[in-house]
Formats: sequence, C-alpha cells, structure tokens
Amino acid sequence: MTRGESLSPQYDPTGLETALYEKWEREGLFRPRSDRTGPDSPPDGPPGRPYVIMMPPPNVTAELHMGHGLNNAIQDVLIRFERMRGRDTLWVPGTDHAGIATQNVVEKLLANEGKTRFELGREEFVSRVWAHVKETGSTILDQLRALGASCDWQRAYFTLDEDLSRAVREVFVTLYEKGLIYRGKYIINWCPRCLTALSNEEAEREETEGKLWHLRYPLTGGRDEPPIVVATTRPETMLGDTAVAVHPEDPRYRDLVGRDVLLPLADRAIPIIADAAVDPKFGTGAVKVTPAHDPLDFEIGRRHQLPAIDVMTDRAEMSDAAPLAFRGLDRLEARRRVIDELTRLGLVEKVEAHHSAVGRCYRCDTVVEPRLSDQWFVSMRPLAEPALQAYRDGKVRFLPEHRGLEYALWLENIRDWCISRQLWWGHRIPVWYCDGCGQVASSRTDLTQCGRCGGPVRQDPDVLDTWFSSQLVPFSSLGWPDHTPDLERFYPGDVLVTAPEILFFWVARMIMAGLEFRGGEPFHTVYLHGTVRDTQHRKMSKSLGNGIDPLDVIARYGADALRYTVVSGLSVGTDLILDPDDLETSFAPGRNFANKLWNLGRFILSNGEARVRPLAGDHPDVVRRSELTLVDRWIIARCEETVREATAACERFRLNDASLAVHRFLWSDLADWYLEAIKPRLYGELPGGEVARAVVTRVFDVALRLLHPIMPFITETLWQALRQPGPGGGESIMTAPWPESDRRAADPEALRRFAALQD
RNA sequence: GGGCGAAUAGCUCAGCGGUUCAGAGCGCCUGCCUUACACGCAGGAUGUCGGGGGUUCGAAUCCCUCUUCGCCCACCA
Repeated sequence: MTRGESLSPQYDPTGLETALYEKWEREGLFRPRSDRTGPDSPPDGPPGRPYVIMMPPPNVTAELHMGHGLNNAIQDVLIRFERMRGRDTLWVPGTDHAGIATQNVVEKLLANEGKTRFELGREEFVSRVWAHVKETGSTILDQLRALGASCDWQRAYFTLDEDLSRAVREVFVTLYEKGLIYRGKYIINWCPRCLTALSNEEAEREETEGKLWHLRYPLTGGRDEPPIVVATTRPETMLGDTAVAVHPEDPRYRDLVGRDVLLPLADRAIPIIADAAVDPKFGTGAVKVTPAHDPLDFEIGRRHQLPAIDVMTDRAEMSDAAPLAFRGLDRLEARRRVIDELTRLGLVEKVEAHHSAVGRCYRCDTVVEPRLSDQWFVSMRPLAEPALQAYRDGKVRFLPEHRGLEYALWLENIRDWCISRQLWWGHRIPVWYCDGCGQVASSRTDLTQCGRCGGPVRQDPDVLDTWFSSQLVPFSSLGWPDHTPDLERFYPGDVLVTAPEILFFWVARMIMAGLEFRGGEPFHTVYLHGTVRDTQHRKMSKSLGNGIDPLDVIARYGADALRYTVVSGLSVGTDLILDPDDLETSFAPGRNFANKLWNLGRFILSNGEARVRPLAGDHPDVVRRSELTLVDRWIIARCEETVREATAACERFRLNDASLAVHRFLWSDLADWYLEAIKPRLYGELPGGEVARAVVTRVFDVALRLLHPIMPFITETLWQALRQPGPGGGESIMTAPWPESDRRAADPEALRRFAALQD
C-alpha cells in the first residue's frame, strides 16, 4: 500500500477545507504565537517585532461578496507569509455597526410590518436593531472562515461594543476639550431619505445632465427697465432667495447694485448686492442668493447679513416658509410648478442644457440637499498636518504609489468633518445641555444633572458618524484607552489592505487618529487593491445583479481555487475582471491548478516511501552531490530560483508574481519535465530512483510551503501526507518555516545545460 | 474645470528607466483516455505592443502630440 492511494483521483475540496479550518482554529494557529502556551509557544525572550493587520471591518449586516473575498484573500496571504517567516502575527477581525446602512436595513424590515421607527420610539427601535444584529451579525465572519481567513477570532470586535464605545467617548471628549470639536450652523449635505446630515465624503458627486434656467427678476420701481436675469440649476430654491449678487467690477450691473428686485412668486423685495465670489463669465453674471440652500450663497449671505430662509422640510418638501401654493410639494414637483408659473408669467428667458456634479447619498443614492443645519464638526486642519507630514516623511506609504498623491491632496484641502448624524443607531454624542442655565457639557460619563446649576440636563439626540468609531480601531480594538498588553505589543500595525473607495472615509482618518492619540501612524503601508468588476467593467453590485457569491465559488471549486484565481489575476492596484455568468471559465485557473497540484501530490506520494534520504545536512545518509544527475541539479536550482522569486514577490506585495512563479515551477518544471524525466528511475528501469525520490520530495515540500499562503487548504493536506520527519516538519504547514534561499543550491551551469536540452 | 493613470494575442493581464521582450492564463486549431491529472498530455496558429511624430545604431519600453477609456478632486450658480 502506497501513500498516494489514499487520495482520490480528482481533487474534491468539499469537506476537506471545513475540517482543516476547524482543526487550525481548535489548535489556536490563528492566534499570535505569543498567545500560545504549551510546546508551540515561543522560546524565552521577546518574540521579535510582531506583524499586525487590521481587517477592514465589514458592515455588520453585510453578506460576503467578491470584494470581501479579494480583500481578505490578500490579507490572508500576507499574514500567512509573515507567520511562516516566524513573525508573531496578529490579524484582527471585526464588524462595523454601520449607522445608516444598518438602520436602513431594520427600517425596511419594520416597513414590511407597516411600522416606522417613529412609531416604535427610539429605545424600542434601538433594541430592535440590536436584536437584528445579534441574530445576523456573525454571518459575514462565518463566511470569512470559508475563505480560509486566518484571523484571530478571539479578538473580534464590534464597533458598538462597550470597550470600543468607551474609546469613542474618550476621543470625543478629548477633542472637545481641546476645542477641536465644535457645534455650528452651516450648510451640510442632507439626505432627505435617510433624514440625516452627511459628511462631504458621504455625498458622492456624480456628473449629471441637468438644465440651467435663466430667470427674469423684475426691478422694483422702474417699469421700463429690463429685468435682471439670473441663472440657476435649482429653480425651486428661488422661493428662498434673499438677494441677487453680481461681481463688483461687472460693468453690466454696476449701476444696479443697491437696487431691489421683486422676487417673483414670493413677491418679496430683495437687494442686488456685489460680491467678488460671483463669476461674471458664468451664466448671466448675476446669481440668485439662497443662503439656506447653497454653501456659496451661505457665505455670501453671511458677508452681507442676509436672512436665510429655509424653504424645505427635512424630507425636501416645500416648507411653510414657501408661498402657500407650493407648500408640501416635493422639491422636484416644486421645481416643475415654479417653472410653469414663471413661464406663464413670461419670466423664463431661456433654458440651457447643463451638466453639473450633483451630490448623492452614498448609502441610498438619493440626491442630497444642501441645507442649513446645526451640526457637530471636527476641526481637521490640526489633525491633518501631522498626517500629511507622516506621508511626506515616508512613514506611511501607499501602493500603488499615486494614491499617495490623492491622500496628500485631500489632506491639503481638508475641510471640517461633520460628525453628527440624525440617526438612532450609533454612538450617541456625549454632550448634555442644560435648558435651565444653558450650560453645554461633554463628558466621559453620562450626566444626569447640570454641573453648574444642578438642573436637569438632556443628552444631544444625535449619534456620531460611523467612521468616527472605525477610525479608532487600530488601537480601540486592542483595548485603548486602557494600557493593555495588546496595545503595548501590537500597536502600531504594519499593513492596511483595503479598497481605494475608503481612502478618505477610513484610512486617512485612522492615520490622523493614530497620530493624535497614539503618537504614531497605525501602519506603515497602505495597500489599495482594485475593484471587482464584470466583463463590461461594471462594478459588481447587488442592485445590478452582476455579483459573484464567493461561497458559491467555494462550494464548486474550493477556497483555494478562488484564492489562486484572484491573487494570480491581480496586480497592485488594478481591477479584477470576472464573468458572473461563467464561473467555470472565470475560476478555471485556480480550479485547474488545484487539481494539477493534487495529482502531482498523488503521484509523488504513490512513488515514494514515507521516509526519504535528506538532501542536505550532516546526516550520514545525505544525498551526495555526485549522486545527482543533471536533471536533479536543474530542478533543485529551479526550486532555489523559485524560493527567491516568491519571497521577493511577497515582500513587495506582488502576490500575482509569487503565485505565477510557484505555478511555473510546479507545473512547467516539476510536472512537465522533472517527473517525466525521472519516471524510468522511479519505475526501476534506470538506477537512481532513491535519489530522484529524495529530490522530488524535497522540492515538492518547498513548493508547498511557498504556495501555502495562497492555497492554504490543499497545501496543508498534501504537506501532511508527505510530511518528513526532522527539521521543517512542524505540526502544521501554517507554522512550518518559510523556505530559505540557499546559495549553494543555485546552479547556473545546470540551469544553462538543461535549458539547452529543453530546446 | 483641475490632477493622475491606462491603452500589448479573441478575453483577462504580465513585461516599461533601451541588451534573448514579443509573454502567461483562459479561449481557439490538430492529434492523443500514454498506468498522477481529459480540471490532462504533445504539438500549433494568433499581436506593424491605440494613431502620429521625435531621440537613438537600436523603443511596448524614453520624449512630444492626438484619440479613447478609467480614477481622484472641485462652491462655476
């Protein structure tokens, strides 16, 4: 009975992967080495500098998609690589409470019951969300297991956990005390569907074909004078106009400054003012000024002490501030009615096609409404400066490099961060108001009475932007603000792997928070990978129905096939194109390779003994160099080259190069040439079978270890079957040493001579 | 409107500071179920390396320009 016979002819990952994963987890192999006790625990002394990755926490209600698959495959390759290299590795998983997204999910569920959150009330609603989160919250983490993610589940966190919430409060209060958090009335982006303010980053700009209406505003007092014509893309806001502005130097209008116009429909007299912010070259050179509904107008209004009339409700319907005829109308309906009315009155001069960038809510795609509102902000300049410096000093680098330019540009032009959200799900803003004496206090502990007058206080009803808490995870997930051993040991981390979409949302803010609260960058490298797209290069998404379910792929071809396919098909920062309608073809590279590898293993196992002679060392039975034939020397030299290539590639984040190097060695060199060459020796038709077995066993063992970070399951299975006693033979390939380059194995002569032979 | 990047076999992409660089995988064609693998083996075809110009003995590889895509930023109403 030879060992290979226990392996089935066709590779079938079903069952095998789950069992292995459970075994790894049970044995604690995902945890840092420094956590482990027993025979596997590190020897005396400090275990060296650890290697730490923070997983971008998926939304707690999310289901695994290919984006997660790609993102976590990359992280797992890096962490497994460093773990094998002997680093004390920690990969921290977690989930994000995802304020708007999660609240939306539960609100939708409520809608199915015919209820709204307002009918439930805040407390009841929040407990409903908690119930939902507790029920479904671990789904995505379980799905990550199927992928083979070797993260430390014992350290898994949730951003609304008590510990992390304490960190959030500490950060808020500290910034508040430093004067970096303030409350103010500004134009913010308002989502009339989610009923909350959004940060600038959350209002995604989208080029939209719209119209530019030229409206006639008649001057008061001079009947024969021509009206002044203003251009606007949002005519409905004219109901809230409180001035018309022109450039101070504009000769066309200079004489009109100081006069009034009669605002049509509203029948109010409003002044014509001069402000340098007006571009005389655009439109008619005259701008209607609506301080409550446009950021630029707000600034102009402030300079000229204009009143701000908010003509919309929070649902973007015309409010009581609008003329009676328009009240209650949706903003788009109001737009039509305004234009109809003005047309009827002969006040529409012309309509032009016009494209402009309109903001949309990043969660629900609703067009945001710029709106005057009281919100909390963080002054970002003081925080941005060190983050910019860290980049300029090379303390944080980006891959691909050019993303660093975007990062720097954003920081250079950073604007204050609107952090309050009118939601119920999230970290409540730790600020209390005393209605008695007007005291406002921010506190690390809940307040029940006013510190000044002793009267009752009420907490701010709003919650914080989700990213306010996720920016802290590099240290809050390690126990900060307490001084924990974890924090001491694992901060700062090393690499942050994520999609470029959240460079500003998350990555930049983590760097700022790390520098502010820990005095150092949370990681030195930011690896930004591409986006998963379909064959038409459209981003995969649920709504387009062009997604691929990684679990489906894993069920068909195994996690290894999925991982090899995405890793080998992706270079730094480029998009990954897959065909959701043809998984067979899309994942053929990984599936074929896994099967090839399996059969390579079967062949080697069925033609070898359990124990082969060592190739190196001072063992008495060691294979002598003189016993090696040319092809033996060649495959050993190629193996050495592959070790060097794969190591260098992993170090440089060129994971595709690493995978292709090992692929070439195993398939093109070992299977196609070496195995064919030694068959006569193995079958006893030629002498030297024992040496051939020793060589093939050795190089296969090396190749399996090189491939393990990319294809963990199949390599573990084969490695266990092949396992040789002696050095390098640990319990699991996960903790087996990464193959070291050995100069003595380099054999240029053998490489040259065999290459000539191949030709 | 600014800034950045990309255009290489049918498809997805490597190669890019000038010497075997015209490659890989998938697909395609012709043979093969040769005792590890048909998710395989052996062999084969396919590209004036987006267009134009330039530097050079020599350019996918450097420079300029055009075209087409993509990304980021932006208060032109």
